[in-house]
Amino acid sequence: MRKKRVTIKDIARTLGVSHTTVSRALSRSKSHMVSDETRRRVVQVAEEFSYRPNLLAKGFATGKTGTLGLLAGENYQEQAGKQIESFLRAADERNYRLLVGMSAEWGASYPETGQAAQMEQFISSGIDGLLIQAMGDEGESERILAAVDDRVPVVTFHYPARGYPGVVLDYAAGFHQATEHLIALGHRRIGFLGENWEGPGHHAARGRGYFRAMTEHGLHPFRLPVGRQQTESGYRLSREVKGRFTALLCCSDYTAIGAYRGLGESGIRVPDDVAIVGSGDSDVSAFVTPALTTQSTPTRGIARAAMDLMVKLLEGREVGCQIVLASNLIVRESCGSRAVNPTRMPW
Amino acid sequence: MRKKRVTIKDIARTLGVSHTTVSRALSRSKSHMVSDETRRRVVQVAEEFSYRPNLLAKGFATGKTGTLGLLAGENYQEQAGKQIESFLRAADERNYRLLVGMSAEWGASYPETGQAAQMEQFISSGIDGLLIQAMGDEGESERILAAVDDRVPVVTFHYPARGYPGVVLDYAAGFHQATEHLIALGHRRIGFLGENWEGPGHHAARGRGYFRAMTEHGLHPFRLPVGRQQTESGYRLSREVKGRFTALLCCSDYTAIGAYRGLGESGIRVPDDVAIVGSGDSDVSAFVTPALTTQSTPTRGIARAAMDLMVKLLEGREVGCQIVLASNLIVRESCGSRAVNPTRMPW
DNA sequence: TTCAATTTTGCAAACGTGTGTAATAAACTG
DNA sequence: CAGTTTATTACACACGTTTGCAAAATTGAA
Repeated sequence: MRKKRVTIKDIARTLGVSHTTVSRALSRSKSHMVSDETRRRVVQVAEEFSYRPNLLAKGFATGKTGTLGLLAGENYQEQAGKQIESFLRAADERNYRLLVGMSAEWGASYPETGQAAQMEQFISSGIDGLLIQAMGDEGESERILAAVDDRVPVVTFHYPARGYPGVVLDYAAGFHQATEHLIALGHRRIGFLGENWEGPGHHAARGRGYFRAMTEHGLHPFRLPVGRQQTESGYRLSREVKGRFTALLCCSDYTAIGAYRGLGESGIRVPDDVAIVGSGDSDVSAFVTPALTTQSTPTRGIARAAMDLMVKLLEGREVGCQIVLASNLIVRESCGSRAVNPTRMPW
Repeated sequence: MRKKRVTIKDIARTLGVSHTTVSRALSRSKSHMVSDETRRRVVQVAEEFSYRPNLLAKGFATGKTGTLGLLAGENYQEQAGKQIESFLRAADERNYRLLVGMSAEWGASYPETGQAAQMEQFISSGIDGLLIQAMGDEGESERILAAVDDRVPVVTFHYPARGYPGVVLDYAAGFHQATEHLIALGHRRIGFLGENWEGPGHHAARGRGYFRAMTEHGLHPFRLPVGRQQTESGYRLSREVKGRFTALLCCSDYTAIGAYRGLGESGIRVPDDVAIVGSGDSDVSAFVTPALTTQSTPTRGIARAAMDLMVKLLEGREVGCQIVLASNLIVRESCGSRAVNPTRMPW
């Protein structure tokens, strides 16, 4: 048999005052005052009874629960954990709780039970706001709108969703910089392991940065399409590299580590034969051999900025903006310091 | 201006029935019936108005919210994300939502704002149960008891907490097996990178398995103490290996990868000069070079088993048991196939 | 047709907290 | 001291849902 909880009425009864007074004493409300003496006694008894406010009832009464919904994208994979952790921290610092969900992908595979269903559930559970990892998908804004139906404020992160405030990382600029870095080192045949740059999503944004840098220098861009298992994708695709590329840009550190392995098995050395750039600055990237040059992904910064936006929104201030965070290239060893045999292009 | 939500009263009004009837029509309650005709009309209008039940009010009325609290341990670091993801999936499958927290460590560093405070907040928020990643700390059960105060059912995972049902991984057996593996390969000077085996926690459990295997074979166990930054710890400690050990057991894959790097910088080859075993079977472990032999950690299985326990508890069935999951050794390349120079011990 | 049994519906209270309005008590003002 | 302001407290209702109990409607049987 579980314990019955202590309520403000219990406190009121023992003190011979109304529960209203207890409520006001404990919530230091502005409009109505409580004498210091009364407050003192209330606080003392509350302590004594180890009273804990029923946040459910409080939320029910006020319409504010102090809980936010976080929908992380499962396709972000290894990084999702880091991102969730960052949000948990940022939320905790601002005294919010987080109802977390990993959305199945939008679209075909889980049409019903996907992100929309999660949003419904979260909103019904009484969240004050919704943090969504947008994918930059076609029509995503409309789907969010349909599901949220303007019932709670929304902040997106990682990718913009039209009409919603959000925190985005400038993946395009980051990969433009990374590509420039490789070109400056003398590389000409640079391959991109990632999503189609004409498509949506942050992977594609990386691709566009690469594409732009390549074409600006009169170089021919070429893409090797990664799959959902990123490490394994890098491993698999590395077989197609021999003789075609002297440098690879990978959409994640894990893809890069997969490529390390595959290239090693083919006797291709990194960075001597092929230079590699990753993305995400994961914990191991500095410790693999050679240490990985990678595009940083400030998960903490994203979480903090998104939470700040959300807090503003909850305070009633309208924020129509997208905050763009810069992404730096962290140069380590995997690109060496000079280029390798820039022989003829294979096409 | 946000939308006003549709309630059962709105539906009742348009249909000219009482809200009680609407409630019963929608929740198919057993004791009171509703005519098929009425239910049909209620459901239709509910659809039309796109009615969504206020789970907050429902939880307030019934005392059950369908939300569980998950407290993951931050010291588990890189694996925490994987474990949280597994729980999100398992909870979703059973139609529960998850309020997630990353606990600061028990004890000194965050005495007030730590796990206990999180528990309080979660319980106040109206969770039906609490999933706690126990650390196996001294006096942990008492602290949990003090914070939870028997208000909600508790299930622990990763490590047992006395008096609570839980799902534990047999780290000791896993590391016993790993040590035996190394001994069978001819290794005698085997070092352990982890927590003190006399202490609490899952790291220490690994140590005990190692300790037992070593002493059973008349070998001298020796420990190199890891810190919080696991990859960096492995890197740092690898400097102390030269000439002392021919094999290393690491408390995590990341420690192992850090050691790879450090050993490589000292010109020590894996597995030719030193064999290495990791723990966790992280996504990259199969792709580093040499591919890491590691103790598997079935995060999915842990989450599923813990959720099953919780569901049983919520159905009122008493479950006093600890479920012990086995941990297998995944043999890859990092131990080679034979031992190396088993020369004299340095002590 | 009439009474009993059964099915269907409504009323009212409950869950714990916050808050507007009114009432009381206290403290000034002249 | 009467009148006015101000500080403190209480009453009552709201929030959306479930649920025990009673009332009403329907059905079945004699």
